[in-house]
Amino acid sequence: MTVVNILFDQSQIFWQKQKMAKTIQKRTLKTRARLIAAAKEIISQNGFEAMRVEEVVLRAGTAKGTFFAHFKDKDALMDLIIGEKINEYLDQMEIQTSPKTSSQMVKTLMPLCEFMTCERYVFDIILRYSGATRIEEIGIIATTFGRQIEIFKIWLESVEFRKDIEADIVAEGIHAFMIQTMALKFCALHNSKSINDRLGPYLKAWLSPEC
Amino acid sequence: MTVVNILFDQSQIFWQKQKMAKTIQKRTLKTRARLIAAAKEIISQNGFEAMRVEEVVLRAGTAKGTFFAHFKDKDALMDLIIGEKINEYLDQMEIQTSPKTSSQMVKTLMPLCEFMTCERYVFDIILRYSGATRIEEIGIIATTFGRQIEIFKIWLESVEFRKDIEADIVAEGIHAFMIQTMALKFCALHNSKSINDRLGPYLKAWLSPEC
DNA sequence: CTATTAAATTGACCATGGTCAATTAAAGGA
DNA sequence: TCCTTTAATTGACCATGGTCAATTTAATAG
Repeated sequence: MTVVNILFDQSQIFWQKQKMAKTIQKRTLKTRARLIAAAKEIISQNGFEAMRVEEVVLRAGTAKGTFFAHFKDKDALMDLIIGEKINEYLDQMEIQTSPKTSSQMVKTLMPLCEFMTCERYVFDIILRYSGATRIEEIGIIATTFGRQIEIFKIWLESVEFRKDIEADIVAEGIHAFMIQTMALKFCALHNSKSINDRLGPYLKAWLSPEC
Repeated sequence: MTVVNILFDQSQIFWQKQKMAKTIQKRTLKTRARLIAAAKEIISQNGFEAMRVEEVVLRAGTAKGTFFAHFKDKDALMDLIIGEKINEYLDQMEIQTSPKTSSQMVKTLMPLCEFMTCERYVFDIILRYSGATRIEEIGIIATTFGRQIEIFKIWLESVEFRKDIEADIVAEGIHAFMIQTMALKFCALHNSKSINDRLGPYLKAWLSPEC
């Protein structure tokens, strides 16, 4: 009530934003943690695709409605869990020394690519969440993509690569080829080549064109 | 029965394929046509996302089960309708003269890109179906992607572009940048640039690098 | 024309994600 | 300690895609 009254004369938009600032009870955090833990448990046992909201709330000992009070929908929780995992891979990438060649780059990217394509379902979620249509919808996965671009830009600083275009474009291109390569992994018509054999030539051609 | 008996001693795999060869009644085609027409009607009135199986079978005058006897699932029908539309755009692209510059190329690609991103839902379906995991699952959209690559390769024949890598790779790259550009159109963080302003620089950098 | 066989259709039923009015529990002031 | 307010939870209920045993209809052999 206090928060509400203090802000009541502010603009509607500001007020909308501040609604988030309502006091959060301790049990909320516990409930949320239980839900996430239950989901992760299911995933570790049966994979991402096998996760069912019914099963999550059963294991967490809550009602179904509680799940949706904590997460907008099932996929929002997937975004959280997958995004967290992606961030772990990015952490690993950051503490390694920057790759100096395109094939080193592929090697460094490999663990992340492997995870992103560990299940068709996971890759679909990643694609869907990599760009959120509205700012409010931006989730963890969307932010990891921005982070990837930043990491690529740092790599590019310490290596000889094409200078005819700005680093942002180069970094975005690396990303585009990563996606393309992973998509083809699932493609029955084109999955004969490994990620390594495909991404390598792409990156070489993109980063060090020999015209 | 005739077909079945004749082939009964063949290998299991061959037999599986030949199951498709069962005699098809005329009414089947009519029913199928009614279902597709009903779906297209809904789509033209309310968009792709608004299509409901219940509504389709209601308009087509069939039972729900009939729908799934004709299409593996709802998305298989979407694949059909969207894929058909993509092919129309590819037809248009083929009868035009090949673009000679990257900006001409963007202009030629624009109508297709606009359609593919006319709805978030449509783009999601296209991404999901662009690579089918199993050969049996390959649908129209998956084949249109192969067709796109072929068209790109023809374009590349009649124009000065980098020769340091094979045409297949170049064509696949065009495709990768198309996807990247369209994905960013839906991204709240990066949708300020138009498709034209983004795809142009990508293609220029990819097709005519100035090292 | 009838019987037989297989194709096509049906609709009751299920699986699962998601909603919301009603209820319960926590937090803070008097 | 009690009261008020609001946060949190609940579970019956809904929406929609999808299944399948039972039934109807078409095709064809005799």
